[in-house]
Amino acid sequence: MARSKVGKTVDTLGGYLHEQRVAAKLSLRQLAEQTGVSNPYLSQIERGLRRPSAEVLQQLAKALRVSAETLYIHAGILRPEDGEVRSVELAVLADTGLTERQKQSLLDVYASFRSANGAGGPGGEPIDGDRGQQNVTTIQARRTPR
Amino acid sequence: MARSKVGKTVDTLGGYLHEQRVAAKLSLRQLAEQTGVSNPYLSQIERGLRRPSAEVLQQLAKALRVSAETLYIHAGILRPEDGEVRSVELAVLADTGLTERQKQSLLDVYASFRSANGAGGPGGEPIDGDRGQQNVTTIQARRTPR
DNA sequence: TGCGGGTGCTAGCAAGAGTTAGCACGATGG
DNA sequence: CCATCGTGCTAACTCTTGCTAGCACCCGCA
Repeated sequence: MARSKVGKTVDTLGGYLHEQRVAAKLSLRQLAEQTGVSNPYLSQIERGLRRPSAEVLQQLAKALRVSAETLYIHAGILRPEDGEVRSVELAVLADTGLTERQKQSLLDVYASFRSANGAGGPGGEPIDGDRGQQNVTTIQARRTPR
Repeated sequence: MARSKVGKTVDTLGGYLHEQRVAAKLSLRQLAEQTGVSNPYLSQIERGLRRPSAEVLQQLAKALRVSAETLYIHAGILRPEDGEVRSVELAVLADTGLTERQKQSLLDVYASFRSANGAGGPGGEPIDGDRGQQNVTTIQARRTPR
């Protein structure tokens, strides 16, 4: 997103990653090896000089044995509560016993059911609506000059 | 990783996003406005020419009313089973936005899909590999190119 | 018919993500 | 004492993200 300059979030992410790494008794190079990321880059991430991409975070999560969601949250990419309620969509997408086309139709049916119900319920729902305002702290980047 | 040459995954993400956008009856510029992302960039994303960052995905998810995780999965950034194994049945049953009858029919469809496939394992399989050629249906066919 | 506004798209630039090479320091141990 | 290995870090580069400008097309309206 737009040259967003966050700052804090990155720091804390770096700190968190550093903690996890030393806790796992890994050197930068070892972790680099496991994640497939270069060690100088990891170093920069830990010191908050760089914002790792989602892929890198994903690898880091795997190597450090923490959940990817956790890292995303630390990175400010994901808001905490989003994690809990998500739902049928994910389960369907995750299901390897279905073809993509089947998934799609299943989700279509699902969506139509929900909208037919007036879709008020907390169950899952187009998550978010606009709950986005609060706590935007991290993601930010509104600024639209135009 | 890094310099990863994904490709396929990106395509399908673009297709999915395009679907969602037209389904929401939004133009590129409207969506751009809502997400804070430029419209040319959105265009490129939809056509699979660019891989949006997690932040952008996040904004897109918000504007299109789909869960961020869902997009991550489509983008191939997050692979579903990395978390817990989520079962479709459980998710459906837990969904308070559906009536019991709807749940039942949804699960019927689900079951028939799976058995039609000879459905191998329950919910866990390497996924990864082929998630590629799903229904690309809609995408093409708008105006004449150039 | 020509103008304004809507659509999506291309071109080209700026900044950032992530790379390889290589440095400085501290432990080893020959 | 010097060689070597391991640690984290800097420097300089490349490729990608995401931007602004601006084009080509289609429509409605005067």
